[in-house]
Amino acid sequence: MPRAGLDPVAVVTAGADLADEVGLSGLTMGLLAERLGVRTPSLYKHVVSLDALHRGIALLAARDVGLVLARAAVGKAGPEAVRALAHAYRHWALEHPGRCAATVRPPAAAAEKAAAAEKAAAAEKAAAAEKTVTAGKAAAAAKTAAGEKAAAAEKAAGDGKAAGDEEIRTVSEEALQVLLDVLAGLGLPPERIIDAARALRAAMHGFAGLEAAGGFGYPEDVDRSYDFLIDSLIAGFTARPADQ
Amino acid sequence: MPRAGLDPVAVVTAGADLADEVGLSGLTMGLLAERLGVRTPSLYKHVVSLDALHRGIALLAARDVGLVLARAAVGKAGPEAVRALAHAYRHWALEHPGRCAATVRPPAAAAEKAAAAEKAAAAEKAAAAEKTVTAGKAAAAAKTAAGEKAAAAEKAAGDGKAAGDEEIRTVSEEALQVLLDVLAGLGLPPERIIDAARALRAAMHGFAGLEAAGGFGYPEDVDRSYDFLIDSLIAGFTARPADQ
DNA sequence: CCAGTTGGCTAATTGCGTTAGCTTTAAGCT
DNA sequence: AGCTTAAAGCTAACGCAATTAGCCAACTGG
Repeated sequence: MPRAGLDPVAVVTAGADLADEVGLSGLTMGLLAERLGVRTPSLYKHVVSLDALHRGIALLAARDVGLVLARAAVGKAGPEAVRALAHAYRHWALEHPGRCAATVRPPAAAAEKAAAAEKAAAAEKAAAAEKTVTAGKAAAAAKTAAGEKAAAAEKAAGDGKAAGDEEIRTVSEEALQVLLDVLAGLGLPPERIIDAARALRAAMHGFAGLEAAGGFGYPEDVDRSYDFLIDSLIAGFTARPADQ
Repeated sequence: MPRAGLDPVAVVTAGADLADEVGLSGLTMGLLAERLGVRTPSLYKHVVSLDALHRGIALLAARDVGLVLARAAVGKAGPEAVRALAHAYRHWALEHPGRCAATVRPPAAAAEKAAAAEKAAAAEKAAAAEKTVTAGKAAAAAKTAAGEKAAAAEKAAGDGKAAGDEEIRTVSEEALQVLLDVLAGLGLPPERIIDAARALRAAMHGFAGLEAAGGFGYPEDVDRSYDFLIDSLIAGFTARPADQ
């Protein structure tokens, strides 16, 4: 009986793939173990808990989106870049519903342990606010994202609580940076770029979520509706750059 | 030992409230039973399963949003009505995260039974497409929504499978109608109103989802970002009504 | 007052996450 | 090569949540 040769990264990756197939809520330790040709408890040698597995998938997914978005925007600028990015995101989300669902993590199940969350929440976001970057260098984010995946993934999946979340925050930041870079090319006032990034993210995420859940009646015109959403947003962004 | 005097509606309502407190995934039969002063198995006298409970909550929630949106738009028209509606939705979503989460149901867990879903998916949405309604009569939807809640809620929670989903579809349709009515006041070409409704819904839902999940760094400027999103969308809608 | 339905209870089953403790593999080290 | 040791698998077992079966008491309508 030779060993299966598993490691945290392999487990998390297989978990992500499985989640894409059966849905994140359908991802079960037993199912994943079976997929990997191993008995359920063996997984705990690589992943500390199901929640940690989710965290690992979230980290993987955050890196994925960052890369996908960056690639999509390469060589483009302005509205065209935004459209390409939005298209790429939707494509990725539909292709990877499990990973996509993993990227949005409920705030610790809305119970106790509010203490640990407070301290970290306020500071780590300030960095992104000032980076009034210039467009076009989206590829830079991709390089960073392609780096040492293994170490971080192990950390996210292996650590008990906050360490993985911190890592996810960082990687998500990098993905957000791609949005900021691209939106900077629209000529928005600097203090509005963050708002625009949130708006675009919310729009893309919301649309993908509704679409994945079958929230739209007939599927034939969904493409057009998505284009309409993105185009409207772009037009709205650029129409009144100095509003309010 | 007097009886607890429960009925399906009471159970579903309590379930919705509990879900708002502990999150939809934190809603458990045992917890709900405890809340209602009853032992777990007793709940099954009123609700056929946990999934059916979720369905019942979804129905309740769909009715809630419809009502909330309709109320918000009363007496307003044009961009102002859209803003009011969007504000009301966000408020409701933050106030009722459990109900909100329940409104978006995964497509039968992405496994088997694809057969039953096919037949119903294509037809029942056609009705909404033609209703090129005039704005202002939003209150009409509210009346309908306020009607026989009890019967429908019981059906949704009590029935085994599809009957509840059908009911939900209908009620969601009514809520959507409010969106359509309000958006009709923006002067969009009729064939774009559906697209706009989807866009607005996706934007609101996505923003609320990210916000509830703590997806934004510092919470202080989130209000402004939301306004920016909605205003951009409105501006985009009206800026190029005959686009493409 | 009685019969029947109904709502609630206890007991028991199943599936899943997780822990404990044993065993063997596969590296190293000498 | 032989020995040691940490890691990776395995089996057994616990706890919790969903669900079912079957019993009994409490309202309901006559």
